[in-house]
Amino acid sequence: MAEALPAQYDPRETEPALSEWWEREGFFRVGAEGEDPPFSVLMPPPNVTGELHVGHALFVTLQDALVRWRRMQGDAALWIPGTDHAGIATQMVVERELRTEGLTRHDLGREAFLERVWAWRERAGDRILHQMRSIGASPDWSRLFFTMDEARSRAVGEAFVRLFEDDLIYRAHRLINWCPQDRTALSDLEVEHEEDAVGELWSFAYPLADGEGEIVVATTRPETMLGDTAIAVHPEDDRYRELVGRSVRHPILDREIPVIADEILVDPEFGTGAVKVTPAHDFNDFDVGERHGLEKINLLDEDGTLNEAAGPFSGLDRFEARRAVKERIAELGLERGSREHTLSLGRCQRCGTIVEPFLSLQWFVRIQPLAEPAIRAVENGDTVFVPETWTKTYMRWMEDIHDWCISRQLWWGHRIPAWYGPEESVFVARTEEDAYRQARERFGPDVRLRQDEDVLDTWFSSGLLPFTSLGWPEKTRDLERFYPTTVMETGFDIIFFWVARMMMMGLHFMGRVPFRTVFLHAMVRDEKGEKMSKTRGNVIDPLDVSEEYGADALRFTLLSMAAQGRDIKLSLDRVAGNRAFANKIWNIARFALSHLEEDTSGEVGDGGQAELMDRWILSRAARVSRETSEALERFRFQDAASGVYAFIWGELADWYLEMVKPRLYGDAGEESQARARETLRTVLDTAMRLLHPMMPFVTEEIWQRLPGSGSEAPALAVAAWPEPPDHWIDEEAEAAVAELQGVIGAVRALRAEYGVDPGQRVALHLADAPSSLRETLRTSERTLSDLARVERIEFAPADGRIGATEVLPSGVEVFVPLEGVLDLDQERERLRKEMARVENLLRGTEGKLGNTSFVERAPAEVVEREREKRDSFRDQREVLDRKIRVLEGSRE
RNA sequence: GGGCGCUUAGCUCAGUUGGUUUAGAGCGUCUGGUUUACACCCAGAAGGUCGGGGGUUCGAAUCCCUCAGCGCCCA
Repeated sequence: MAEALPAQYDPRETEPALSEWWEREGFFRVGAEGEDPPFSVLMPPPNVTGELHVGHALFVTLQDALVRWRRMQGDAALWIPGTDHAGIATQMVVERELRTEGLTRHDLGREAFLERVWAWRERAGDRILHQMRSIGASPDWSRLFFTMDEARSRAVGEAFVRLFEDDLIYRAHRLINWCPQDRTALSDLEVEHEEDAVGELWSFAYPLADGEGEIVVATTRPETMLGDTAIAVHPEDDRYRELVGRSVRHPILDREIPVIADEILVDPEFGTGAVKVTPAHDFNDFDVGERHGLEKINLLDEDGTLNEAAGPFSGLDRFEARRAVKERIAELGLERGSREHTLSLGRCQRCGTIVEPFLSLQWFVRIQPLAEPAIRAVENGDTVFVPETWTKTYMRWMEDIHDWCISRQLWWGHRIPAWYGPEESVFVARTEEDAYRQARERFGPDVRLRQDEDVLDTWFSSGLLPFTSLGWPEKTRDLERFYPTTVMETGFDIIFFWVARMMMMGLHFMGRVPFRTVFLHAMVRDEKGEKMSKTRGNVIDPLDVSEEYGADALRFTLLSMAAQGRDIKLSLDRVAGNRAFANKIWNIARFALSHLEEDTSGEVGDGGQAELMDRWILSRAARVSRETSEALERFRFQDAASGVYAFIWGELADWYLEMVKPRLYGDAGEESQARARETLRTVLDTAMRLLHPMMPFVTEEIWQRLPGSGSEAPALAVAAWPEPPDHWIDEEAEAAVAELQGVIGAVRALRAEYGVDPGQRVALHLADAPSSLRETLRTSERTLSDLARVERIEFAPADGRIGATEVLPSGVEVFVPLEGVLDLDQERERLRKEMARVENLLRGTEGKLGNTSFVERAPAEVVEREREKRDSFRDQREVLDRKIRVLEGSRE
C-alpha cells in the first residue's frame, strides 16, 4: 500500500483505465427486476455522427452527477443512452462528402445513397459515445439505442399508424416552410427568424382593368407579384371603397385580378393601404385566399427556381427573378419607388438558406387534441419545470400551437408508412404486406402500391423516446418499472422540440406524463458570452479541455457554473482552478494515506473522549453531507460543488490537516494518534463520497487506496452515499474551533501587518477571555504554536508593553507584544480605521434598535440578533478606544 | 408587436421564500513565505454607495414601478 504516489495528480494516468473498469464490471447496469426505488433518466440522444461539444459535456455532466448520486443512494439508477439519426444534418454531411466526388444523391439513387449513409454511420457513429465515456458518463451502455435501429423503427411505424387511426395524423395541401437548398419541408420550429434584416420595400402600380387609374402596392419580394391573385384593401378605407369588386390588370401576365376588401389582412395605415395578395407564397395571404376563394398560383419549383406559372421569368432563380421583375416593371413605367425596410427573414436552421412559404402536399399531426392534456399535466403538477420560470414559456407555446408538419423530402429517416394505390387511395399500415392486404380487399389481387417517398421529421421519433427506449409498443417490465422517467434534463432551447412533444406523445400513448421533472440548463457560451460556433472560431472542445485539465476539472467547472440564468460562460481559468482542486485532493490523500494503515478502518465519533478537532471536523463533515444532499435534491449543483470545495480545501486541508499533524506524528501519544488516523480516514472517505458524483475519477482513484474501503463495495461508484449520524453534529466543538480560528487569524494578520519574521515566535496576551475560550486555547497550545507561531499565551493584560492589537467579534482583545518591530504611527492609523468601521456598524445597529417600530414589529430573534451585534460592536469599540488612548499617550 | 432574462469586487459569477453576511467565492493584483501532502502550494492584504431614479416596508442586492444598456424566445 505504501507505494509512493506522485506529487502531482495526472488525470491521464487514471481516467481512461477507470472508465474502462467501471464499464467492464457492469456497475452501471440496471435490470427491470428489484426492490430499489427506480430513478430513470433518458439521455437526449446526440446526433449519431456528431462530435462532442461543450453543450453535450454540460448535459452529460449534469445527468451523470444526478445518476451517480442516486446510484450511491441505493436507487435503481437507470440512465438510458442513445444516438439520434438526425435526418437533415446527417444527410447533409453525406451529401457534402458525395459532392467532393462530383456526385449528388440523385446520381446514386435512394438505395445506394442510404447504403452510403449507413456506412458513414458505422464509421463515424458512436464516436460521440466514446467521447462521453472519456468524461465519465455512467449510463447503462447495454441499453444503447439508435433512433433508426429495428426496435425504434418498428415503434415509430406503430405510433404513426395509431395516430392515423385516431385521426391525429392527416395529409393535406398546405402552405409549409420550404428549404430550396435541402429541398424539403420544415416544421415551424426548424425555421430561424433573423430579426431586423435590412430589406427593400419596393412599390409598383397595378393599372385598373377598366378605365383610368391605378393601385399602388408594396412588397419585399417583388417576384411574388407573378403569383398575385388579388389586391386587398380595408373595407372602411374611403380611398378604395369604390374600387372593391373591380379589377386591376396584371402588367406582366396579362390577367385580371380582383380588388377585395379584407379587414384582417389590411392595415390602412401601412403604406398605401392596399396589399397585393399571393396566396401560394405567403402565410397571411394564404388565409385571405381561403376566406375569399382565391386561386393559389404556385410559382416555385422545389429548388427555388420559378416554374411555368411565372411566364417569361420561368426558369430563373427566385432572386434573379426578383431583379428581372423589377426591371420589367420599371420599363413599363409602373415602378413607384422604394425604401429601406427591416423585416424578419426565415432561414433554414440547418443550412441558413432563406426558406420559402411553399404550397405542397404534406403529412401533419393534428396537435390541438394532443396539446390539451399536455397543458393540463403541467397545470396539475404531474410534471414540474426546474427552474420554474420555464413553465410559462411551455404554456405560452402550447396554447398557441399549430399543426405539425412531419413529412420531410429526405431519404435518411423513417419512411412514412403510407402506400398509394389507384384512385388516389392511401393505405397507412404497419408493414407493406399489411398495406397490400388492405389494398387487395378493395382493388383485387393485382393492385400495385407505391410507398410514400418521404420520411418523418426526426423529432417525431425523438418525441416517442421516453417509452420507445424502454421497449414500447411491447408491454415490458422496463416500462412498468421505469416509466415515467424521473427527470428530463436538457437545454431550454429544445423545450419545444423535445419536452413539449414528448409530453404530448407520452400522454397519448402511455396515458401518463413521460417525466416527473424537467430540469432545464443554460447554454454554454465562451467567456465573452458569445455563442460558440465554428464560423466564429471560438469553439471550446471539451475533449481538449479534458485532456489538458482532466475530466474531473471540466465537470466540476460546469457544475459550479450551472446556476447561471441563461448563459454559462466557460472560462479556462476556472477549469485550471479546478484542476488545482483535484491536485489538492490528491495531495490530501497522499498525506493521509502515508499515515493510515490497514487496521484503521473503525467507526469513529463514539466512545473515548474525542478531541476537539476530531469532533469539529466530523461535525462539519456531517453538515456538509446534509447540505450536499439537499443541494442535489434541488438541482442546485453549484451549491453542492462550492460546499464540498469549501469543506475539503478550506476546512479539511487548511485546518484539520494542519491541526492533526503532530498527533499523526505521535507527539500526543498512541491513543491520540490512533484516533486521529480513524478520524482522518473517516472524513476523507466521506469527502470522496460526497465529491464522487461531481469528480468521479480522482475520488475513485483515491477511495480505492483507502484502507478498508473494499470491504463495503467494489467501487466508490457503487458505494453508499454518506448519511452521517446525528451525534456527529457538535455545536460546541464548532463554536470552539471558530473561536480558535479567530485567534489564529488575528495573530497571523498582525504578524503579516508588521512583517514579523516567519520563524519568530511571539507571545499572545488575551485579557478578559471567557472561560470557554481559555479552555479551548489551553488544550490547543500546540495548534497555536504550529499555526500562528505563538510561544506563550497569557490571560492577562500586557500592561505597558508595546505591541499590536486585534479585536475579535466577541470583543476579546488579541494582543501581540512587538517591541522593536512595531511602527506606532502605523498601529495608530490601523486602529483608527478599524474604529471608524466598528463605529459605523454600531451606528447602524443602534439606529435600528432605537426605532420603536423595528423593536415592536421585527421578529424577536431578529431583534435579539441585532442586540448581540450591538453589544459586540460596543465591546470592540471599547477595546479599540482604550488601545488608541494608550497609543496617544505613548506618543510623548 | 407580445413575452422572458441579465446588469453585485479588475474578470467570471454566488447570494434560494426581504432580517444569521458586519455583501461572499474563484481567478487576477499586491505583500510575505525552501514548516518533511501539495508552488496546480501556504499566510496576509487591497478592492464593491449591489446599472440610474422612484416606491412599498420597522428593515431592500433581494419585492413593486420606471429609465438605460445587453441578450434570448415567440409572432
